[in-house]
Amino acid sequence: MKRPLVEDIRERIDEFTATEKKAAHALLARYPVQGLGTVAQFAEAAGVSSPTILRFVSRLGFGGFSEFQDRLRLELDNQLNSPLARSASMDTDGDADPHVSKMVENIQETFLHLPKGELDGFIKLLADEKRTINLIGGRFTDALARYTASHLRIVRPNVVHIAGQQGNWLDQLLGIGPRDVVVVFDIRRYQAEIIHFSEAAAKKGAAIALVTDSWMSPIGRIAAYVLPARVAVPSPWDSSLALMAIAELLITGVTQLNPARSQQRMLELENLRDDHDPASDSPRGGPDI
Amino acid sequence: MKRPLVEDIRERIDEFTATEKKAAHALLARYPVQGLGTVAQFAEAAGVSSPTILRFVSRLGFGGFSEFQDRLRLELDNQLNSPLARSASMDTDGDADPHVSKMVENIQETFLHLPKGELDGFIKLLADEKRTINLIGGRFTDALARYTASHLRIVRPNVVHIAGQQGNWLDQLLGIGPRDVVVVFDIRRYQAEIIHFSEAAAKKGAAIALVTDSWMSPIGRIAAYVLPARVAVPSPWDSSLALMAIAELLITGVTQLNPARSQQRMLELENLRDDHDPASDSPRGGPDI
DNA sequence: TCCCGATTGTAATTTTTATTACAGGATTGC
DNA sequence: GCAATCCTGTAATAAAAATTACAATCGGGA
Repeated sequence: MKRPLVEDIRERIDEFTATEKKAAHALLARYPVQGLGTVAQFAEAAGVSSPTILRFVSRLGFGGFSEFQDRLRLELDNQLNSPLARSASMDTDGDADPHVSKMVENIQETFLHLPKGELDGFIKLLADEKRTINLIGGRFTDALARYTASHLRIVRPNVVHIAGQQGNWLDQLLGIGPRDVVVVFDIRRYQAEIIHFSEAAAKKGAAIALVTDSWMSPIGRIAAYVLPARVAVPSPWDSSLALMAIAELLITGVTQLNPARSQQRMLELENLRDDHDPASDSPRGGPDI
Repeated sequence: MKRPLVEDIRERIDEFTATEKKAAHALLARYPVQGLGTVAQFAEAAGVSSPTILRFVSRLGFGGFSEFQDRLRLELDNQLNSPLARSASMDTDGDADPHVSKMVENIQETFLHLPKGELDGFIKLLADEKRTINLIGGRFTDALARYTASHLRIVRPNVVHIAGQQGNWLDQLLGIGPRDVVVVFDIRRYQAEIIHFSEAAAKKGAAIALVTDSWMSPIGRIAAYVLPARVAVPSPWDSSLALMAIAELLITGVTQLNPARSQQRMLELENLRDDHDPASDSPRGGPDI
């Protein structure tokens, strides 16, 4: 089923009758395009009659010609869309936006230099149910904190996104202790408030896990785990894309570290959702904080 | 005639009607395989009716659907049998995390298929100071709305992130009219609330601009601009990374469409910031809503 | 050489598919 | 706010395609 059809044909070529072999060769000579036209075209190209083509595809195990074509299209789709067969058609899109290529480069570079142990430790920390996860971010990166929180909240309990007015932060700080984890998203310029919060949390015994733009964030000194990402793009702004890539990897990591729990929680949530009138449903993942 | 059909389509995308664009995008997203099946399959994938597909290929200059398919097959044949097609798949990853390579691939694919005109129009819309920009997102994508808002808010006035309790949305809806733009981040499953909000806003005359995971979001029907992104990754979750890449491109685009204004506003904000005690600074870009 | 089974093409049949006519609906311009 | 125009989908129609039945043909073994 998964094996390319070409191999199958090559291998079984001797099972075919003489005219069927002609069909096979015609197909192989112009694979897979030859099979994507009509039966008549195929037949003509192979120098045989239509029924022979039909018998050929039937012998290959297909229930009909269109079934055979579906298979060809599927293979073609996979081939064209996955293994960067792009370089062949690179001539067309050689004018890729420099901003886009920089973003891609950033992500690749980021993960090239990302210490695997650091990432795994980070994930384990986040997956520990006995701990409370607090997420906080800066002016722009707060969105990442929220994004991460909205996922983590689904696969595990005790996830808190620290957002809104600064006054609230202090309230949160009160409850933070050695069983807490504070995940900080912080890029330059490192905001004083975030630094203060992190330092205070660290002082109360919380584990700090930092996702940042370099090793220079002052929070790095007190963090148990640091994941640095590239942020430079040809723009007045920094790009948080690589940070988000890290966030998604964390989310997936935590989800898959305990698939059973994750799945069960996702299911339960699903049911809860269905029990409610969809329109009057609680808005998007519950209240912040 | 010798030029790849893809280019032709990309370039002439604006000549097409709304549903024809859907067809074009469906084709580009799965080029050329999408065009090699039956009209009905194509229509279904694009979410339009068969005659629309026929009109689409007719507008491209073909005398009929099979003529169109002949062309696709011809191109495909040339492409697959060219010597260039063999030297693929070396440039990137290698032993990288499959999740990471898929994310990178998603971004590349997303921008490969992103219609330039659509993007430019989107940016112009966002840069228009006379309009109010409202941003809204779903359970997970709300973070992107926030992220975009926090940047746009700096380079231009009248940026509103519609967040929080659903009740607030309605309040926002009251003020929305023909001078408003509603930017919607929406991936499956398309939340009913978001759809309702968008429809209501559209009914009041607002221009809808959509960033989504495919052309299937129901909001696509009423949107003036649609930017689709790839979201599939080897994870139980969808990846919003490509959506964010789009968001960053939008942000940069708007910023650079009027560099003088942007710079001045950034400067002014800087000064405001400095005038305050950094610690008691207003928290992160002011209140939402 | 003749016979029998397998193979192949012709032509009829049936199913699928493209195409077209038309009417409801949306949109644009006045 | 109205009319005219342009889109768009439904449903009927025409065209083309796949499929099947069957007869002609071929090839090897008595």
